[in-house]
Amino acid sequence: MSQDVAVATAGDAYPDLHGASDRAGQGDVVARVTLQTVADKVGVSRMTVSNAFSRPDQLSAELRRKILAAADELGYVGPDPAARALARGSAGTIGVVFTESVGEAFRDPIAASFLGAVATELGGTGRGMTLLPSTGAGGTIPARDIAMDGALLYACTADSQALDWLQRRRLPLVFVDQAPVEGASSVLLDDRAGSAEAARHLLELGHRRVGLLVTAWGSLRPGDSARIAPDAATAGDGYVSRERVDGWMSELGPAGAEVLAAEMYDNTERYAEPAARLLLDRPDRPTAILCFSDLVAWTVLRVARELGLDVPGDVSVVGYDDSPIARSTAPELTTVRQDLDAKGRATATLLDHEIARSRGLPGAPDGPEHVTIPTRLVVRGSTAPPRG
Amino acid sequence: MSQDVAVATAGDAYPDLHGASDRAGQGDVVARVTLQTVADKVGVSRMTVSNAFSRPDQLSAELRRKILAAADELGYVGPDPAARALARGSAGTIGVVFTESVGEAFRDPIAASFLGAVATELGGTGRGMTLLPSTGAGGTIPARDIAMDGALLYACTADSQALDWLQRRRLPLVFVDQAPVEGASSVLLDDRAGSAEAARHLLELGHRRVGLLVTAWGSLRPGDSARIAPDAATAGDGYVSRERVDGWMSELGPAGAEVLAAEMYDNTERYAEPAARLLLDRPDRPTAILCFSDLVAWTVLRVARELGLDVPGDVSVVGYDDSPIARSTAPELTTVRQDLDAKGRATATLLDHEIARSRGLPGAPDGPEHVTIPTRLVVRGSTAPPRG
DNA sequence: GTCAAGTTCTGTACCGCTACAGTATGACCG
DNA sequence: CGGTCATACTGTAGCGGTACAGAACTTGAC
Repeated sequence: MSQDVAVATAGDAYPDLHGASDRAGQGDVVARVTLQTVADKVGVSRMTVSNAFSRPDQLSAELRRKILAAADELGYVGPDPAARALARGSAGTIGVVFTESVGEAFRDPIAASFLGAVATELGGTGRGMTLLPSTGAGGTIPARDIAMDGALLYACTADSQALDWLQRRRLPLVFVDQAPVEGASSVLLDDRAGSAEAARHLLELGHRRVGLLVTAWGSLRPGDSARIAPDAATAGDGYVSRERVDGWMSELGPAGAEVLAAEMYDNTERYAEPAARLLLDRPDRPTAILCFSDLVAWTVLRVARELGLDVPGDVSVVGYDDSPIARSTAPELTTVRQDLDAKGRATATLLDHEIARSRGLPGAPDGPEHVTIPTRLVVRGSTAPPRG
Repeated sequence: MSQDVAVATAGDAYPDLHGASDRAGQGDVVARVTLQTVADKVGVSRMTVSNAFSRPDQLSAELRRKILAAADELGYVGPDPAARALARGSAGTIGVVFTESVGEAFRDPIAASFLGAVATELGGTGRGMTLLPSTGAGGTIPARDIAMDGALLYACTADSQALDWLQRRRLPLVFVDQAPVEGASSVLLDDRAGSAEAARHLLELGHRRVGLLVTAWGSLRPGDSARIAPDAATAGDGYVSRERVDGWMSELGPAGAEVLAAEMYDNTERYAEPAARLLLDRPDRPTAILCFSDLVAWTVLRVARELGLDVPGDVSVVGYDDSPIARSTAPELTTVRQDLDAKGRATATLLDHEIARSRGLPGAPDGPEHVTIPTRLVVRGSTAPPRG
């Protein structure tokens, strides 16, 4: 690493209050303060101290004040979360699993925003959100080894090892943007409707030769170059891709449009660029392109400019998601909007329900729930009737 | 919420293997399978079963196979993470705290990418990353109530309540992009150097009237409108803002440049736009503007276009971070690059060290470490000599 | 004055696992 | 054949809490 490293003050982070350095080495641990320590000091039972922290209504205000004061004096912070998690059977966090490396998810603004929305919503119940790396080193498998109250699976492939463990643990699960699994709740975008609307929009403008640009995680590998799908109707791989292609084709097919689909590994610029070129740099170039995401559409815009093509004059482009970049391009993108906040809210709510259900709490729904988030086509400047 | 909700199959997610429904209600819990259950079935001690899972070298391969088979048959998934966390004194996750709501952090591509980098790196050690909502409902305070092995604080204000709890818990801490705290490790960007380089670049191009556009979380409140700082040299609030302003001024000041600074609440478009207007829409408009982030610079570009100003002809613009949007604008942004992967790597490493240190592990550094991530000016199309 | 119904505090029994210090057994050795 | 050493397994004692069922003492009603 090209970093300047400087080791500073070697002192302890906290003053050693009692100078209790029993051993010569560093990292001394001051004898742990527990409920019992506090109880002994005040002269009450351990249970009473526990109540002072966790159930204030179970003791007199006065005694509670005394206990809290003693605790403070001893440097007792509060019940140990790990011990409490064991005793109460609740960890206070929700796990999150992605197919791709967790790192990638943050690069996709849509995935990131969604996560943010979920985290915010989860915060309302005081729960944290634990991102589970798919690959744990040293034999540890986070999905198996980390304590949590439930988990949400986002755009995972069905064969995910993590999913397998979570299911075995019988954790309350919610699936987002992926094929729902029997017995678990799910939150899905109305991809088909959104795609259909987008395709209809192009047809209404008069387009009859349309290109599709989709991801195919399942069948392509990282490093694989883009390719034209043998049959547009079956192009794409992964739940969302398939749904979107189906939605597009539900309109394009019956209308007898000529459809050409390019597949790429994922929707990052790196893979999208050659795929875009595959569609744009050919004699029978489509007059319009439907993209898997705004990120892809943005790349198409760039490639088009490089090839000297005018958007929307020579080619119309439709994105997906209505992410911030949709309005940062010139022309601004026609795209399918999804409400990420609603999606996050729904996810958190269903997770809550699943947890309540798994604990047999009253008022919990007695079966899995399925929420569909509506989509809406937003028409901006990147689409127009085909030239001529 | 405008969502279609449909409750589907009300059956159980998992078949009730033993039909052990002791109560009439739903959510029955099949008697828990623990190490003891497995031990009884195989006829060995509980400890041996524990070893079969956690320390394979402690028993014969044969017995281990038998135990694992029995466990599988009983549906035992593996040691309960919560119990293990208590017994081992390690939770397997790292907490993450943001000043702003967790949700916001994901909207900032830089923050998101950084988090992603950390998560990836953490994954290498099999640890998860738990996002701690600052405000817990129902009296729970995540920073106090969630089990974790350490935490990283990212761009927090020093008075953060969460920080306070984490410190009291004496958790291993690493501070990122914020004022380092006595005794804890930190990862910082070399903001001063980057800013200075950017300012120098403008001076070399011949600019003598420069605008600054910075955030001021501390002194401004959400909703507050942007303002011109009384004194450019003291503009901005928050560690990073201050560092960047200092860096810029370290060059602009001595050069005798005329500096005008606008302050805004945060660097989202909403707050950046009026701030940009404050600088651009005035008679003595600066010939160049140094921005707190690429997001802000991007907004400046937009406002400039709206005002009919040419970039870089009428005004030069410099961003910060070299986020993806820096190359999506026209012209592409001159900006200060930071290596987010290196930052994430460094953070994970220091966290590791802090944890090792707090446990008195051999080989752990005996004091806090401080890493500075280098910055580098990347010159693109948004800067040029002033007109005339 | 008695009894039911609070309060307030305590005791016991776990929650499920791991660390560590044994014990037993057999191999190897001189 | 006794002694040393591995190897394989077990027992005990926690880790630091919480749930729940009392116990002791008030209080208030009739």
